[in-house]
Amino acid sequence: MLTERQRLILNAIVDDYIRSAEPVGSRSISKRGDVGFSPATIRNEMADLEELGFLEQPHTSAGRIPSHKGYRYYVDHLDPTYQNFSAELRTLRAFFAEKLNATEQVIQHAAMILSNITNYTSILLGPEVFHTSLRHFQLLSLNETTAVAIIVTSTGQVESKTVSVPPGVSVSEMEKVVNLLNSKLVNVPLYKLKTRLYRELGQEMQRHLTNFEEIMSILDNIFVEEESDQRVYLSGATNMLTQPEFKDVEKVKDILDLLEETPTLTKMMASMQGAAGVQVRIGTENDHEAFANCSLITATYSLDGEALGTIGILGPTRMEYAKVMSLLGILSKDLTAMLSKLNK
Amino acid sequence: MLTERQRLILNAIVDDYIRSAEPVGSRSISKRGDVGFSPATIRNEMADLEELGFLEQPHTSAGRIPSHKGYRYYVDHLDPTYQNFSAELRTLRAFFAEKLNATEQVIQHAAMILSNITNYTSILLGPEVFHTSLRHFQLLSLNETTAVAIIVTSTGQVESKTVSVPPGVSVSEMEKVVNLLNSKLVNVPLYKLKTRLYRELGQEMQRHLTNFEEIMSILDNIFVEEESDQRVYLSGATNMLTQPEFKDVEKVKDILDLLEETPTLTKMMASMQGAAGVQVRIGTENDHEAFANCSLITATYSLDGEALGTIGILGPTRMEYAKVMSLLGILSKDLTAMLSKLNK
DNA sequence: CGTTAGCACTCGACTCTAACGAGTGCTAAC
DNA sequence: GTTAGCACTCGTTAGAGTCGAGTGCTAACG
Repeated sequence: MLTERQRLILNAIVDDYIRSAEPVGSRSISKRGDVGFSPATIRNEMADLEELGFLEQPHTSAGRIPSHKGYRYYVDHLDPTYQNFSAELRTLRAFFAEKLNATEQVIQHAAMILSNITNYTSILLGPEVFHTSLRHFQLLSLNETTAVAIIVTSTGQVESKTVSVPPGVSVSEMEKVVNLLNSKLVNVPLYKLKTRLYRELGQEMQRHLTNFEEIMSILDNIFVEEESDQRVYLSGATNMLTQPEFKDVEKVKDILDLLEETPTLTKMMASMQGAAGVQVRIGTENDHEAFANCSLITATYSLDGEALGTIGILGPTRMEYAKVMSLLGILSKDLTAMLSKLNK
Repeated sequence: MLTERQRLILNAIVDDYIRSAEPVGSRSISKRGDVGFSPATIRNEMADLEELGFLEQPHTSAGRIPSHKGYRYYVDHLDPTYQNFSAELRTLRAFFAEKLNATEQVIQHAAMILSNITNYTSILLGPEVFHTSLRHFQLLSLNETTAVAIIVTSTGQVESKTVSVPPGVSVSEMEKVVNLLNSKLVNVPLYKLKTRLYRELGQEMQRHLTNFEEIMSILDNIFVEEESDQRVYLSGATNMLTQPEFKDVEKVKDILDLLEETPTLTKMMASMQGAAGVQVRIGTENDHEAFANCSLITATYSLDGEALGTIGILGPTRMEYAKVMSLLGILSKDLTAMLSKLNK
């Protein structure tokens, strides 16, 4: 579709613009050395590239900047050879090797490291509770009317929920139920818990219990909410403020607002979890208007072939794709490998 | 120290400036109606107030703005009669009445409501784990080498931690230990756990166990980290961006950076937890430079006379003190009352 | 003597204009 | 096909002028 020379020039422009955040002129491309043509020739090609939709011109007498289509082409034809950032990687690898568990603090800390070494915003989607299975279920009474339910998953994640026990139900009765549940529901995937609860335990429990209805509704309450919460962790949101394209408060406001909206963020990250390898969403490819000038790069790590979580880096559309993509690529593979070693 | 008229004028200036974010002139004060003097008279008083350090002049031909000292005086002499924002309060009260527990989601949601109704940034310091006592302690093995430790406090908070079990230690042995611990340590305040562990259980456990040293170091590891984590929850950080004084990215950057630094934030909030009633830190009274142009208003809620957590609202020094102070005042009392009712 | 009207003065904000220069598109020559 | 040359565009910057909100001071008023 593009000639070799066009490809070369487009590449040079994107590279330059990523560094400088300013429209790139023909002269500066010519002087770079890797495109051995005069400014005039380059200007001609640039005009063509603009007509083809790969470049844009902020105004008549300015240089060119890449369009979304230009970035997309750049990314799709990026040389996938990993750069070496051995220093940063060493930090990260050491960190994960030492404490590979899904405690909140650990994930939060990992997010911080990531945003620090990239200078972008990092978004981590934690291991999905939904698809892990039950390791242990327990109910502890706190006082007459409240109890705390604890669910431990096979991956060691602990979820808890405070529930109020109606006056008619006794704690000892609840405990009877829970003991029954524990033996019957261990190793059932969480997303099947509710249906299992109804189908298999319905009759049996009805025989044992006096306040079947009430207890059932309490349990229902405990399990129903647990389904959807894959949690996101965010770090370096303020790095957005250092980008020159966002020096205007108006423009960052919407982005930061969206970053605060965890449910939306979770959904967005989860939607990228399908495909393998490193995913890139450029500008309007993100289906939120606030991210129209941002790019999101993600990679998914998995255990036994099943996606567990996603690592993401958010930056301006003018972001260092090569660096971030290879970083996330390496990292997700590292994580996957470590997890499988750890769980074998 | 100040004459009645000076007080009146200072008050009017602060009020006006809080609304408009622009230097207040003598004419506009005169026209407000509540200060029945001509601009000239007011100008004279303003000059005096400036000399006394209550007002500042951005430049010679501009109106006056309150200095930190001016805000401080304003706040200290604020009429403490509660305003009524029955609508907002109804939302909040309903919310807390329905789900008064310390689950993360609940606190996070509460923070969101607070930032929404104030249009400032809300900072909540969750119930302090440190001073609650142990309700239940449990260890669950996940596989050969890892186990998850679960600590439930008397307030229903659940803390968990993944630990790796060295090859020499068997899970059954660990469970023996934990059973012993559970019966002996229930109701011990968390901050005493470590010493109790050493003093009372040392000898007894040594008799029961083969790998005393290793097990001890694992337990040590579990309890030591639990001490300090009182958690902060943040919402509406982006509200800072809507304040006209922060329309310049440079100025907000440091503030938002500090807000991302949870440990610092925790410390800051914890340091305000001592005193009773509503606390106000104006500008440089906050001992972080980034908050030099911000004010932090906090109130602490407690149970049985002991401070449990703190609610805070952060805004520009030019913030609606009256509104926020009374809101937090009411809220902290509400919470304290509800908590004591709930735990009796 | 406290208060106020009047007035000259200050100074940031805004507008307008001119000069500048980076960069283009086109044409003609190599 | 490539490049040198050149007229042209247009955003950016700097300087000059104007405006007006607001002040400080002085003198008059009750």
